[in-house]
Amino acid sequence: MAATLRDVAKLAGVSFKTVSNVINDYPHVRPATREKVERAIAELGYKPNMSARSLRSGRTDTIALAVPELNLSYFAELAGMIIAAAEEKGLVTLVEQTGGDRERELALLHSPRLSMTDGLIISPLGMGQEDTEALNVPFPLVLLGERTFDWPCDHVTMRNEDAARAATEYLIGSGRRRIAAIGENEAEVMGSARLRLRGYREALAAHGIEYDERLVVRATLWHRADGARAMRELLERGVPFDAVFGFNDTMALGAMRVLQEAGLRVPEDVAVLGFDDLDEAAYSIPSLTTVDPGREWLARTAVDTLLERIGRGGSDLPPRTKLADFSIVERESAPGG
Amino acid sequence: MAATLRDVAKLAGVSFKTVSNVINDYPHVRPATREKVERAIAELGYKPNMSARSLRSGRTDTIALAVPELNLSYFAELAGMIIAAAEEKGLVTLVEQTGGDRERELALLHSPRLSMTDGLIISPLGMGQEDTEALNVPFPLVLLGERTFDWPCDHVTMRNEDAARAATEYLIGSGRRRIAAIGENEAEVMGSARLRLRGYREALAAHGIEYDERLVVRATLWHRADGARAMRELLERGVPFDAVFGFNDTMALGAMRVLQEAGLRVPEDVAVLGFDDLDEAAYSIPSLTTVDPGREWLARTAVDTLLERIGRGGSDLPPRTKLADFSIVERESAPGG
DNA sequence: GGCAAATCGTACAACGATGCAAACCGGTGG
DNA sequence: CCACCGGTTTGCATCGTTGTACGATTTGCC
Repeated sequence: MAATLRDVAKLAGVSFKTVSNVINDYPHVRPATREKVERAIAELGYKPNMSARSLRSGRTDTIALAVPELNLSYFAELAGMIIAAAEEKGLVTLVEQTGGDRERELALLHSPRLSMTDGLIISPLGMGQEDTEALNVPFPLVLLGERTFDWPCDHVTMRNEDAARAATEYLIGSGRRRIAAIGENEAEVMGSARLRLRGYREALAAHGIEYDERLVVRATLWHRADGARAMRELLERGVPFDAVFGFNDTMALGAMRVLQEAGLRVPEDVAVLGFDDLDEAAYSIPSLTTVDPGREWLARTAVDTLLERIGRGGSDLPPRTKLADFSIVERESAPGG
Repeated sequence: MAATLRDVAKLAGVSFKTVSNVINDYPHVRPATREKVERAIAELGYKPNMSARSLRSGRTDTIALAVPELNLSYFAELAGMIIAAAEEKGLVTLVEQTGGDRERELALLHSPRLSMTDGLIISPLGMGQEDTEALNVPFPLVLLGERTFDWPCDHVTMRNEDAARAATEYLIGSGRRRIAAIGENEAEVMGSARLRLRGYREALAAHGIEYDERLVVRATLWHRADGARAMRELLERGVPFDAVFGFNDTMALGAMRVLQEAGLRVPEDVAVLGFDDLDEAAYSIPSLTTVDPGREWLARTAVDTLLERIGRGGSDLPPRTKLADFSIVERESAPGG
């Protein structure tokens, strides 16, 4: 069996409480004692039992992260950033995949598993306004993501609407007028689909371009195949267009492939613009102009916000909403105007 | 504060151990009692304290997974599969990123954090044969990945050499004779780079094609940019070639992009074949022919193997090596012969 | 109705750590 | 010479749960 405090204490010739004091950097320990204890720790290869420590102290130094799926590049990269940010703060991260499924998201919020963690960062997809009550949980919770409900907990999010408006204006600024949008999804009442669509419409309106719903294609899952399918549908409609705004990079890349298969040149015939700034966007052919929603900032801020909640007095803080800054990353698929 | 066993017991009018018995499906509990207790549990929203349970029972129902980085698609997809496989078995997964760094891999093996888990699945990149001793750890450990050292612990891996040979033979079978290889890395003594190179050479030899080292390009990180850089280098060398075998999909995709930029047609002028079968490979232009190394099987088997170790008697099992079956996924970038 | 056997519930002791408060220690000041 | 002091160390209770051992109760059966 692994060594315990008592084993170390016996070897060092002190009480086990003194060993505990050394480990926890209790200030009043004589240097000689400390050294003696540390030698014993090294000799036995002692490692504190985290379960016992958690039970007693109430802290686990572990956070939970719930994302839809890791094989969606956006969430994989986001998860990587969050795990790294957490690690910098001395936390480890437990990862759950919800599949974007409302039931599983709700179940997670009530999972006894969370008592092994100090808090949860969740990027919900399936939950809606009707689930507000479920967010009233007795542990630190940070919502991460694209929605802007009036929810009773901390919320770190991106400027979906502003960014989508800016992206559309970027396309308009480069001379495009018939701009298609891929990814609309009326089922998501206030999700990013709705918000990005709204930004898109605002930009059109601001420039006196009439909204044409034949240029808007629905896509629920936002996988690459959905982008491809949407583009095929768009081409079949026979409505002319000179630009495509994909509501995420993955769909934009799928759409771009179909465009090229159809013999259309990007960006000469059709400009393509995405959203997310995945690693991949820099390496497609042509490379993808996209919106960087500030993911690195989102990741760090989500962790910091959760830590504020975890710390003393954290539960007294009012719910906060933090917004990331975005930027448009110009690449080949949609050169600036 | 959250409710405890005692609170439930008080409400249900039984002793707290009886509540524990109900929760743990202890057989001898009268249905009436059970129901009474369950009602109390529901009313209080009681959830067992996992730290206390772990401390007492010694099991955490948590495993740790260490991969280099989640923003490498290969590892993101693999991690997603492992987390899903673990969840099916009732385990949650703690994810660590090592960056492929030897020091961090070794540090992880000694981390006190692991006492919060029942075992570790690690996909090592930086460690080498000289670190065998470090793998002699007092907890269940499964090595996942591409190396085939003679290591003293369970090892779930793929047929790197066979698969690379088969991939090369596939290209030869389709009529290619001057086949370039991207991803060689002599620093990795027995890593997948070396093994895949070996398989490549065996296939050439078996078909009487002379090995030409000018067709082999080095790449250490296997990112997309490395594939692109390698392809530029290859083109600069001016040595003719009619096929490229990328040692992973990401590099193959980067290389394919450079080929196309240079005006070469894929697959007419140059066939491209990758390794990994990432989701992405199905959606590139052209779609990428690649080796499926059996990742789904690897993920499930890694979890199952770890569970066998965790279970009773697990520490008596001898070290085992399990090999996944591979297959070649034919797509557009390299049609069959 | 009575006795043994099955069943059900309870008390107590861990698991390994931390928080609190009390005990110890040598040195100082009165 | 003793009370007192800061710094240092220790003992004890405790976190919430499960395992063991054992009483208590019901049940089955003659």
